[in-house]
Amino acid sequence: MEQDVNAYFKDFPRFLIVDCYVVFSFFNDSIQVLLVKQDHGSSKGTWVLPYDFVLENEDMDNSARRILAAKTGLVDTYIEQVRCYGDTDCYPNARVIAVMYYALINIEDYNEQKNKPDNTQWFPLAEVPQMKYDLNEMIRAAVTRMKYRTMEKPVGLNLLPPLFTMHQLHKLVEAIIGKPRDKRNFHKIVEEAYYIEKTDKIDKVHSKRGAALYRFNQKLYEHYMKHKL
Amino acid sequence: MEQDVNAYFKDFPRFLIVDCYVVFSFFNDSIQVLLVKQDHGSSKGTWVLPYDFVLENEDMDNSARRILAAKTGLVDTYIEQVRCYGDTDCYPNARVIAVMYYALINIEDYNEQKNKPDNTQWFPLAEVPQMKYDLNEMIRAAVTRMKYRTMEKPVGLNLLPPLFTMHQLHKLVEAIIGKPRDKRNFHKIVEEAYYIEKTDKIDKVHSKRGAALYRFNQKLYEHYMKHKL
DNA sequence: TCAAAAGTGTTAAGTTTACACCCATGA
DNA sequence: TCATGGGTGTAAACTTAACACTTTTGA
Repeated sequence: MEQDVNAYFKDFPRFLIVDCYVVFSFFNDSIQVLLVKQDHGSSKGTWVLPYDFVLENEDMDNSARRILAAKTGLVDTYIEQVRCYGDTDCYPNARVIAVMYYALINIEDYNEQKNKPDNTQWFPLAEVPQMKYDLNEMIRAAVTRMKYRTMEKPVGLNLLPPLFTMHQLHKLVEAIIGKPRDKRNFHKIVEEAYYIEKTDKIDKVHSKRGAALYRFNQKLYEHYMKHKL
Repeated sequence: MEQDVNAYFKDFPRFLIVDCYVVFSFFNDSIQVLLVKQDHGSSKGTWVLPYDFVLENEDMDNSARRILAAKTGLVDTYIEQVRCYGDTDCYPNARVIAVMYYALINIEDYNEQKNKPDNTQWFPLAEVPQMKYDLNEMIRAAVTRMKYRTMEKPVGLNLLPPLFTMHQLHKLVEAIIGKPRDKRNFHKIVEEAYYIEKTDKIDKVHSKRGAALYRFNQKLYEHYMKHKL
C-alpha cells in the first residue's frame, strides 16, 4: 500500500528549500538588519539576506536554528517563521522555495561573538539598500510581522540586554512603532506591566545621574498568560 | 559561472511541496471548515485538509489558486498564506513541505457549484474532529491568522454574500471574535464604516418584517486606504 | 393576535493623550 | 556651575460599554 502512495507522487517535481533570515537587532536608536555580501554565484558582491539550504532529515525549525547559529554564532535566539516564497528565481535550473524567518537578537551578545563572518553588515531599517529579487519586500513583511508580534507579546525585549533602562526600552518601542511616545505616559505603562520588574541595580554607563535597570520576568509573564482567561 | 552555482547546490536534498488549505465559510451562525475524506494512502478514510502537490513551473500562489479551484470549483477567492510546515511525516520515504493557506468563501457560491467533490464535508470550527499529524494545530494557526486579519481589514466580508443584512454581519463578527457584541453598538459601528453602504434593497427571506441589505464598497475602501496617512 | 426579527440614543466607565518642571551627577 | 539624561502627576478628550423598548408583518 505504501508503494501505491509512493507511486502516486513519484512524478511530482522536487524543490530545493532554503531558510532565509531577517535578523533584527537594536542600536543607535534604530532597528537594524543584518545583510550578507554574497560571495558566489550570479549575485556575487551584492547584499542579500543570510540564508542556507535545508538538509535531509532536518526538521524545519532545527534547520532554521542551525543556519542562524552559523550566520551569527548565536543559539537560543527568538525566531519566528514569516512565510515562504516560491517565486524566487534566485537559482537557474532549479526551483527553490525560500522559507523566511525573522530573528531578534541582542547586539551585545552578537558583538561578543568571536566567529562572526566578516562579509556581514548591519543596516538601519531606513537605510537598507535596494536588493535583488523580492528581498526588500521580504524584509517589509518581516518588519510588519515583528511589529504585530511585539504588540501582542513582549518579544521585543529580545532586542535588549537582560538588564535595560527605561530610556532604552522607550527608544526601542519608538523605533518599533515608528512614532514618538510621551515619556511620562510610557513610564506609567511600563510600571503597570507586572512582568517588567525594577531591579536595585543602577546603570551608570549611559547617564551621569544613573538610571534604574529593569528586567523581564519570564516566569511572571507565563504565569499571568496561563491564568488570564 | 552558472555551472558553479549549480554544482554548489546539486547535492542538497529535494522536497515535495504540497499546498494545503483551511477553507472557511460561514453558515448556521458558525465559522465552518471544509475537510476531505482521504481516498488513498495510509490515511485512507480519515479526515484531512484539502491539499495537492505543487507542479513544476507553477508560481506558488497560482498553484494555490489552482488547487483551491479543484477542491471547491471556486475562482477569485480570497486566500492568504499562513506559513509552511516541514515536519509533516505524511508520506513515507519523502520529505514533504506543506505550505498552508486559508481561504474565505461565500457558502452560497459554493453551494451553487455543480462539480463539488462528494468526499468533502463542512465542520463547524468547534466540531472539527481530531485529525492526524498537526492538522488540528494547523487549523488553529489559520483561525488565529484569519481573526487577526479581519481585525485589520474587512476581509471577513468574503464569507458573506455580496448583499447582506446587519444581522448576518453581526452574527459573523460574533463568530469570528468568539464573543457576543451589543446590537446597538454594533449598528453604530457599521453605520460609521464608510465602506459599508446601505442599499435600498430589502431582504424578506430571513425575517417577516424585512431587513435592509448592505454591501461592501471596495472602491471607497481602497480610496480611503490610499489617502489615510 | 402574537411570535420573531428589525430598528433605534443616551449615559457611565474606562482608556488614552497632552503637558512642564525639578533632580542628581560628572565633567 | 552647568549640561545631560532621570524621574514624576493631573486633567481633558476620546472611546468603549451598558442598557430596553417600539415597529413591522406573516402565519
